[in-house]
Amino acid sequence: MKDVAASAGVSLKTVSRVVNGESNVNDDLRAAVLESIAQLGFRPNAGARGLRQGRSGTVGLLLEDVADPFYSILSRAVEEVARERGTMVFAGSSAEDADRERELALAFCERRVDGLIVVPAGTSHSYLLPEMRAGIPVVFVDRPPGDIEADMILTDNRGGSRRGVEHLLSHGHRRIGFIGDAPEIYTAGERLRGYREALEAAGIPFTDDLVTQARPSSASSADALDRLLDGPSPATALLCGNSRTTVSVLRELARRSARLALVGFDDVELGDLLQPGLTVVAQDPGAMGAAAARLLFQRIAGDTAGPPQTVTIGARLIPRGSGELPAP
Amino acid sequence: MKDVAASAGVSLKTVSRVVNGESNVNDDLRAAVLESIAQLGFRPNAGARGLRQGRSGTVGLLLEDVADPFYSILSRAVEEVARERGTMVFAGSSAEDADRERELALAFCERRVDGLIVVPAGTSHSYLLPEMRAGIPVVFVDRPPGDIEADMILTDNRGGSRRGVEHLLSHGHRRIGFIGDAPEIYTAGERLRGYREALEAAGIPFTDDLVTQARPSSASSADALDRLLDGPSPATALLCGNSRTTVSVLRELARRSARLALVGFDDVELGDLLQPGLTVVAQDPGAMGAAAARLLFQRIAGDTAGPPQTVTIGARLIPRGSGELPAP
DNA sequence: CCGTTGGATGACAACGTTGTCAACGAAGTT
DNA sequence: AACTTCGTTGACAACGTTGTCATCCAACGG
Repeated sequence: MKDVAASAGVSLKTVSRVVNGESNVNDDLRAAVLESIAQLGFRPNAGARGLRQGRSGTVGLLLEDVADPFYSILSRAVEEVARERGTMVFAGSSAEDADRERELALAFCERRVDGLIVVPAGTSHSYLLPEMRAGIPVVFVDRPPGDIEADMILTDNRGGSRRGVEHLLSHGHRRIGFIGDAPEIYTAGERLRGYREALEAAGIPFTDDLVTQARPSSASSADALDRLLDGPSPATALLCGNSRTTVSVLRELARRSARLALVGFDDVELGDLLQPGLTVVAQDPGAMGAAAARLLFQRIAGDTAGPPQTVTIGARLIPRGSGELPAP
Repeated sequence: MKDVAASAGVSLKTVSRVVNGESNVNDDLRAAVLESIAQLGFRPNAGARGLRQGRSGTVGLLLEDVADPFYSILSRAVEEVARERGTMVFAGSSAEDADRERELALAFCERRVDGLIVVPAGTSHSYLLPEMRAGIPVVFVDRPPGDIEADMILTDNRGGSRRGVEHLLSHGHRRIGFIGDAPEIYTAGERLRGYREALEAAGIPFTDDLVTQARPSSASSADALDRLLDGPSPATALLCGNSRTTVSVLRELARRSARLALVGFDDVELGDLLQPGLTVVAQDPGAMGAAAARLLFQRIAGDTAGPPQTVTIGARLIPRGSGELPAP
């Protein structure tokens, strides 16, 4: 910028004014400055500007895994909203590891992001309190934060799960299994609750025999199916609590050439091309990301008066075949 | 930091030394400084440090679409390599729009990224020359840049495509169709070339009748299938030039309940669960991202002497059923 | 006992911007 | 003619760090 000023024969401040599009600059000078800028290939240093203005034009997005379709769609939605605000997005993957989440979040804070969107991995988030008090708004997505109060965007996990079970019930099933993620994961708990509520509302007693809670893996899915299918009165239908489980269950079912009515929580690419098509309770990661980003920018813009907000986004049942298999 | 210095009764510089883990600090003072840091919740300002040191600890990653599985896996690999170097990643989606690519790339440069990884959308990249001369290394991935010389990481598109066609040939097919992306897209051209080479190597004349080049859409896939299947001597096998085309072709085939041997370029989630399983020529986006990031960091570290490098990454044929259907 | 060495510490400038304020000249008012 | 107003311009400090260099004191050798 110094060079531009020298080359155009004006002061630093005048160049700054031109760069920032301020109006009170003589047209001739402005032209000269623009000319010099073009000639020298000058590009303003956003870091220095941020230092001066206290805004970095940057937000942090902390996901479980950037490569997971659910989160990558969410990420794209955040990016889109940020773009409208001239803001760039740092994305990072916590890999479901609390330490790594913390590390990344604090690294984002060192970069002085204007705000933070976090999919919690750990169960404690009080480490963010100093940063939040220091003026960095934080919006949590998908799961509530551990031990603090803050804005959050959640899926209606319980309702979605209930709808999935009701769908299976309406096709005559009475023995409906549930394979969900580990119980310490918030969404897993909510979905199990929805499953239970739907059964109880239908007057069907809840029984542990039909429920598995474990981190998704082919081994755990195989075990779970063993428990569900091998017995005097096997399950005729199954609600899978997340897409990874759904996929490994599908693989396992194909291996055994077993068939049972199946509803998966979370949509899966190509679900419509399977035989039968995969019926799912679909979350809307795009809507979640957009909602989170919008709320975040609202907070960044200074709307920090109100109490923490919780936005709940519905989950939609998409029938494609697997969930409509009738009970034997 | 000023506050920390005051609270610990030392100079700014000493705090800086402690923060940076320099060794020549008295142990008592160091303890006092660390104590003050913890008490005040001090976090160094990476922007200011970057301003001083000329390094931002940041790289830009410019993709076609963050939400596309291919790119999101690539993105995750870049993130992983960057993490090892204490570097954060800005990710952005060009949406296959040259202007937007340019806009994002220059926005990254204003943020003074230490380097840039770009999946080209446009066909001209000379706009990056000033930035590259100014010391920002750029690595291109997936496609070569338009009108400049630079490092790049490419898939062996031609070889992969040839392998796909050879596979179909080995199952007795002689009339093999090709549906690829628009010809102006580099990878589409290379894959078509591989298709052609394989045919010619097998002594089968290449004919335009069996080839479609168009942006993937359900309409274009339907048209293409019309051309391939409705005629005196229909195609018995098909190579799809990219995953979006593969998917829409699969949908269209399911709609018509038509069947033909199919190999898709690019892997597709759940390809193994389809009936029959989807045979693909799989790229390795993770390897591409890792290679790009490693090369970039090598350049950032100052290894800028050599000429631009091109790294080519192989594409692997994964037989799963659809490509092994025999010719009638 | 003095000069030298070496390690710890701090003062200061600089990185590239922008906010603040003062200076300036032209135009308008009394 | 003197005074005010207004818009344009620039000097300077400040944002939060760190590199450079000077200073200081202790230990050491002659």
